[in-house]
Amino acid sequence: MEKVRPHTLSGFMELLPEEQARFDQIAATLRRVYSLYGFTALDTPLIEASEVLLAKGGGETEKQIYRFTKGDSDLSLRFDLTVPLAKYVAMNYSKLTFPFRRFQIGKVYRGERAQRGRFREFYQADIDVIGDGSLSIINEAEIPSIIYRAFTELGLRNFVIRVNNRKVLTGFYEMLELQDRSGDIMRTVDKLEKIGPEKVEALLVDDLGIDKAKAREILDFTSISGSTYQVLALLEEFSGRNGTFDAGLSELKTVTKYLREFGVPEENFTVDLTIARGLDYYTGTVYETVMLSHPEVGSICSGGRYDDLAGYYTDKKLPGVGISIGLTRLFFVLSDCDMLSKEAVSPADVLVIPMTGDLSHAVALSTAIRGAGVRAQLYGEDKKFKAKMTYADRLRVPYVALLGEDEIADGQVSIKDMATGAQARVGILEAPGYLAGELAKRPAVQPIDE
RNA sequence: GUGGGUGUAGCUCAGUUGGUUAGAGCACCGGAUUGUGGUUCCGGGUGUCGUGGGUUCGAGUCCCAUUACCCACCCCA
Repeated sequence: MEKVRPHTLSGFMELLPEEQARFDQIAATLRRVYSLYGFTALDTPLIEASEVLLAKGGGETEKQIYRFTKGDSDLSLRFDLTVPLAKYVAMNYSKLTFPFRRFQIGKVYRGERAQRGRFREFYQADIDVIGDGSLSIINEAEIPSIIYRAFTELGLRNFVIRVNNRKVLTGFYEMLELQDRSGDIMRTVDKLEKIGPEKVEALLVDDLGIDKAKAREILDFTSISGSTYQVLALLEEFSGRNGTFDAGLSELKTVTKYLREFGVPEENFTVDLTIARGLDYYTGTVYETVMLSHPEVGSICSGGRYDDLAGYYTDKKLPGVGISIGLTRLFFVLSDCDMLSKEAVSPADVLVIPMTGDLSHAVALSTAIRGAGVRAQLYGEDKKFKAKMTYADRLRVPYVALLGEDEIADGQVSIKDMATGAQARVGILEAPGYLAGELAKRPAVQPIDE
């Protein structure tokens, strides 16, 4: 019979069991950290009505969204987790308690061409805080501090959370009377790091038709860099000329101040005037996080403040701030540069290997071992002994419990430590406690690092 | 959507100016060893050379088309 070639679509990631276990460890760490800050878990549908997801209309979303019809329904796969959140909050407004803090780890879909570190199906791990009518700026500092903590707990050190404020940028462009072009300009300036100032200037002048003098000013402005104190001091020189700018600068000062107080070290955050990306619903503070050792992969975490995201669904004013870790991309980078934990992962702590035809003793032993909280797997296949041991070895199971005729006759079981090869005969009733004790002695795992 | 590159074994790849039966390493399977894995030794090739067409006495090799993947742009986690 003609066989279908098994294949996975480009841009979709599929992992082997061991990789999947490491991926799940990372996701579990994120869940734990998010919970630690009082965020509640949320799950929303992968598929939504197109009119809901595309309420904003136009732009890249429309071009990249996976959209299809089923019967008369016009459906789409979610493109991020923020828009579904906005819908959810608008819909459940009366039942939620504000400020509403939720985290969500889920797959999202974008129909763009896949590339290194860019996927069509990928996980995002989001946290957002939504206020009712108003939302304190403290959240704009706390959210990135949670990201700092999450990355730190994953063992990462060499990353920087770049912070900017859209009001600072739009205020500046208003000073130059270029406010109508601010979107285009921001996108162009965003390329600074990639293509350099000369090319950016050329693009501004040639493609966007901006005066040479103004293009120069834009470049001078966006190339302001240095320590947070220095950047803020230099920005101060522009204050007093534009209300939006002044508001943005004030926010930037507050956010960086609290970021420090939340314990984020200076080397892990910076004010960067070139970043402005992300969906265009951001209205104030914006973030973008890069790994310094692998900037070419791009941002692994970004987000910001949005004042009116739920505006498409309700008249209620629901301002929010949120951030999204590109979990799949993060995992890809860690995996690609061999930065994943080297800790052996195995699906079980003990493999119970019966060597007699009657499996009753093995069943009882497996159950007893699990009763002691030790992960046990029963190997019940009728294979050669060698094959059973090979199986244990492949699974990287630390212990094997052998139950042969001799052991059963003596009411004992042979426990083999797979790493050392050492083997001990233990009374069958003592085996669960013995295994639990041996496993407890094992050293704790080291964190991954750069 | 635009531009470029690559398709040979499960994986990474070699394959001469076009020449007879397409190779290597790793992986895998079997045995040495039916109560001891990971090491060692012995044995085994598991293939529609992406697909379709063309040129030729002859195509893995040259040409065209197509398709898949990769890279870059756009955009973005």
